[in-house]
Amino acid sequence: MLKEERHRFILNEVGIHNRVLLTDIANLLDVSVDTVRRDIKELHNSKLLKKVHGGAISLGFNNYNPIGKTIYSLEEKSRIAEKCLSLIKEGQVILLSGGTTNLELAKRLPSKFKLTCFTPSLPIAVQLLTKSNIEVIFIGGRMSKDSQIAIGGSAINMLSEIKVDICFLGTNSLHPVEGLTEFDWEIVQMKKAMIHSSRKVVSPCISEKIGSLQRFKICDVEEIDVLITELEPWDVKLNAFKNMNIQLL
Amino acid sequence: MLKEERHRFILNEVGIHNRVLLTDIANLLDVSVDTVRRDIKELHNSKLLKKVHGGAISLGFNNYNPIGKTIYSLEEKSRIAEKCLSLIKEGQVILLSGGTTNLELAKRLPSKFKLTCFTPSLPIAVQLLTKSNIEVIFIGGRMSKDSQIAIGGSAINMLSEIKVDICFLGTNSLHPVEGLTEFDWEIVQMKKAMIHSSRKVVSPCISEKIGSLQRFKICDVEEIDVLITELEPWDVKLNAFKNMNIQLL
DNA sequence: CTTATTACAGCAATATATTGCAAAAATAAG
DNA sequence: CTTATTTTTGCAATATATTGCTGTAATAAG
Repeated sequence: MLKEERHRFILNEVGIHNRVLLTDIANLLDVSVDTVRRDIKELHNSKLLKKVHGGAISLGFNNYNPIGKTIYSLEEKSRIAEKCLSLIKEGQVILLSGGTTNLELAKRLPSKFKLTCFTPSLPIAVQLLTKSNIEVIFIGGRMSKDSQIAIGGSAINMLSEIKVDICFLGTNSLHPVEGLTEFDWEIVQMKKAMIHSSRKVVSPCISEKIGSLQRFKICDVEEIDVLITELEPWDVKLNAFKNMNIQLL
Repeated sequence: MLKEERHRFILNEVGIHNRVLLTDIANLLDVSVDTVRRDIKELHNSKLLKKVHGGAISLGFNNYNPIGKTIYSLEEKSRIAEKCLSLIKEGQVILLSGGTTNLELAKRLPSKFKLTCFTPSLPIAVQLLTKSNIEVIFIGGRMSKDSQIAIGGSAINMLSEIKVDICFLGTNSLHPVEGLTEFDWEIVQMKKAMIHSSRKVVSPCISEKIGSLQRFKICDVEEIDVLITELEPWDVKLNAFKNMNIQLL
């Protein structure tokens, strides 16, 4: 294994988990701890991660994500992202809306997977461009400073011209009766357009968001094909969805 | 076996596996490792792959951080960016093509300045979104992994619908007779569209790029309104442009 | 304080890089 | 076609880099 490969592996791990242990990496790559330590030292000197006692942690964290917001519920987002991955087949065309859960998914898409990804999200596009076999198409438009996604007429226009296999629709509020809702009207318009452009709509949703309600409505629950939470599908919290026409994952 | 054939073989292997070992290639092609090493050195110098200890690795999928991407000529780019700034008036609508010089310009745009900025460049958009008073509109489309800008039909389409006050057109090759040229045909199409969408075209150009020539033509020198280099306007290197209808800055 | 883990420096074995050189191959010139 | 020149290639000698291991120092944790 080339040194450069180890470096990339480590950076990738740090990117996903925000931290790594020397011993874990050494086991995974089947090299000595010293080698990993020296690798991490180099990466530290190149300011690509921060070397700490016992391993390394990510510098980034606050780069693209609104500072402070994260870390909490990162576990859950990871679990959800992993489940999302299982729905994607090589060669498909997918659409990723914004949101941190989808960003986690983007990080985890394997480089060697051949995929076409549409997205209006800047941080997600940045992630995807590091993956060699993924074709990235940015849905352009006026950029929202908060959410870092493109919104407005031209974005919606561009969406109207595509039809993808799966849309992963970041979900902030999911109410069993009222459906999907949003705080921002512009984003509602985007999400409506995304649903319209997709054969299959997947809603990755942290369970704590279930039952919450915002000002504007995106769609009814029934328009979602798959609901993915960090819970097991038989969890009582998901009871409300069990006799609906939705796949729980 | 011809050198060119080996080069193609190596690039192909790197394309498929993202990495190669010197010894593997030497065995497969039945030449000495020295030969392969020299081949890889050449390909490295042509920036077609990255030579590492023991082999070579793909460039494509490493972009975790644009750090290390030539710091050389940053002085000049800064000077140029400062000059560009002087052309921008509050309230204007501007268009920034890709390129590191324009990225420097984007970094320097003052936050309190009210501006509308169009750009097809991912890193530039990321920069601009940190500025509170700048409205950012991303020209979406298929993303080029190399240049990190949107290219192709939908990007050009979106450009066709706008008319901005000033376009800052990153310039890699400026020849007094042959005009502006580019290596990549897709980018040529983008730049043509950008010129067409702008009332005023400014060409920020490191002086060492003056006189160079690439495969595809963007436009004649006369279509540029302002040429900005790091040199003083009376520098002899700019003589060729002095009786043209161009403002030198 | 004590213990367990991790960091670091130095060393040796191995792998890779570099250099100069000569033979072979390709190219240019007559 | 022949000869001279340049480029390419493989080889050998030497230099450098990488890696895992050792023993010892530093650090974290109870």
